[in-house]
Amino acid sequence: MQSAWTEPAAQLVAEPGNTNSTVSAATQAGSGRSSYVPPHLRNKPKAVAPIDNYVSVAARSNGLGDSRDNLGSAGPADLPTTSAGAWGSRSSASTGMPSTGAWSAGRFSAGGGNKVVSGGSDGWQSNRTSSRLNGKSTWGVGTDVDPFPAEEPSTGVFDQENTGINFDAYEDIPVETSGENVPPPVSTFAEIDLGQILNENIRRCKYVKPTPVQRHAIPISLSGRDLMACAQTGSGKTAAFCFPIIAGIMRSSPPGRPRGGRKAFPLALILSPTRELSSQIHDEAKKFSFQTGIRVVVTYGGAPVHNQLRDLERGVEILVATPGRLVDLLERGRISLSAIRYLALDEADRMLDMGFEPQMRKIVEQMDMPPAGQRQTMLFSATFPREIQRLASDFLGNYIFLAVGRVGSSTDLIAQKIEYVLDADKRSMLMDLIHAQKALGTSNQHQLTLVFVETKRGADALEDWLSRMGFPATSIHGDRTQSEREQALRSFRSGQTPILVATDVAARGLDIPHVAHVVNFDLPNDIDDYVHRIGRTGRAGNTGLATALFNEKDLSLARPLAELMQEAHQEVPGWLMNFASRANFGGGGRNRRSGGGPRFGGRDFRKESGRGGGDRYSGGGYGHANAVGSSAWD
DNA sequence: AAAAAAC
Repeated sequence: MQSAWTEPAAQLVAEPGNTNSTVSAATQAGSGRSSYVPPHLRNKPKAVAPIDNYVSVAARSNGLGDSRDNLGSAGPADLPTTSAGAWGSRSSASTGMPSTGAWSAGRFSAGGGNKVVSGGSDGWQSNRTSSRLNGKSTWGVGTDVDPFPAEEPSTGVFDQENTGINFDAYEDIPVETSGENVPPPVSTFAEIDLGQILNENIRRCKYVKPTPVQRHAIPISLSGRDLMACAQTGSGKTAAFCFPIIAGIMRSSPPGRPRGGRKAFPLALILSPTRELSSQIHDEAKKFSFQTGIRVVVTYGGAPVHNQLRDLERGVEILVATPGRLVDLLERGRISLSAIRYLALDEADRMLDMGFEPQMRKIVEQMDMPPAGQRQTMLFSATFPREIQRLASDFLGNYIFLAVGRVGSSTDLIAQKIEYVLDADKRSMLMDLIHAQKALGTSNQHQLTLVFVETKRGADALEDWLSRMGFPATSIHGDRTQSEREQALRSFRSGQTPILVATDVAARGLDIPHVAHVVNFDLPNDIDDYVHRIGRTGRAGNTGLATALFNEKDLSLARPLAELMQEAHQEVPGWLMNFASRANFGGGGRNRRSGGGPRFGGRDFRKESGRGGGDRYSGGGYGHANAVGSSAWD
């Protein structure tokens, strides 16, 4: 029934009858926040009982397995636990790194200071550093070099702080799993045998304790199961799918030689919807793969293909990509997917929506990738609309659905404000907001403001206006060149231009530390997009502010927005409630609810599809969810 | 209607 994670010994026994479980961490932990003791400090001596399925499987693998004493000894003692003072100590200390041209960066060269988009995977962990490219090297004292030179260990590599993580904020979030024989969650990394080298990298990264999504998703993935996971970005998704992939590759076969020839045969494929996000995932995966011999390569459009081809020729085990360039390289015959054993889709609901679905079907179903069942497929997103879940099941075998309550988004951690503003008054309102934000900022930390607009034109226009008004602003959107995009991101991260005007290209997944304020200058049409946008602040358990400018044009968003804000214990102005009730009668539109409403990141659509076959959505049993004239047809 | 994603 429930899957407790309090007692490792108990939880490691598989429960054959376990098909559904809805659990609350708070209930399970049975401990209030005041008395909270991090799991890694609880049963420290005997951290791992050797009765774990996964342990035994891995232990007989290839000698990489026995990590127990490793983690035990390396463990908590020498790791800083949650320390307060989030940003303070790492604020400035620019080491004026030689700024290479945008393109020389990262993924094209094995060494060298690079990484256009660095930062952390999903923010949760300690990787909340500023971009190394912008000169704010926070990797260690005076470390400007690539954190992952091909072979040589760099002492500064992992010397970042594990700060700013509000663990308590993660202790009472609800978790829901469904599917057959759900492997029980773990409480500590020590309980999972990820292999010695990976454990060492985890230690270097100073990840003291798995996040909720990691606690659940990693055991599931390690057991070989397909997975659909709903968890807010900022909760450690990237590591959740990277660790099992890396561990799986290492335990099955030593990282292979390049197979000669020009065609690459990756073993794992990680897809994401934007170039910057793929770049960020690549950076993370490289850290986790440090000294494993596993080669991580990223390919995406807008960048010279030559360098990417060269990287591929050198061999690749884990390929990170955006769909367009991948299709291109597949058609050129430079990549084969026949060896794929792991497929991970980040922001999976976006990857499967109308814009991406044809490409996704081509990659997954029409090239040479092994079919579902013969590969392991993992889908991750903060939002999972029902119709997308239905579509996604085409890509999955008998999968487990996992939903972890939204963290860092529609929680108390993000203060959500909403202002009624006519279009004509939006700019002056924005100016007021920026001034107010500036007043809040302290001298030694930058206060970044991320402004979302609806169109690329609008982004250009607003950037231009802000600049003319004397505000240090830049912009990122799909009409800018890739080097301009990355330059803009660097400039924003570094605080050089603390205002970034963005389209939805920046809405998902990007981990940008210090974003204090997200302004929805234009609101999106879809509440899920709103969720992703405001998730750019309040990351890793820190607080953030999100302000939305609302007017009649946003009528269709009124109701889902009001519901979301209520769920997040935000004050909902009366006028918005009025709009919401108006929208109820036809103003509505295409606001598909993420299955299950905001309380959970989502809900397994398999539980609700009790109706006739082929239905586009199952309206029944959803309470308010479908109230907004939700034609699932969009 | 818009945005993203190959050349």
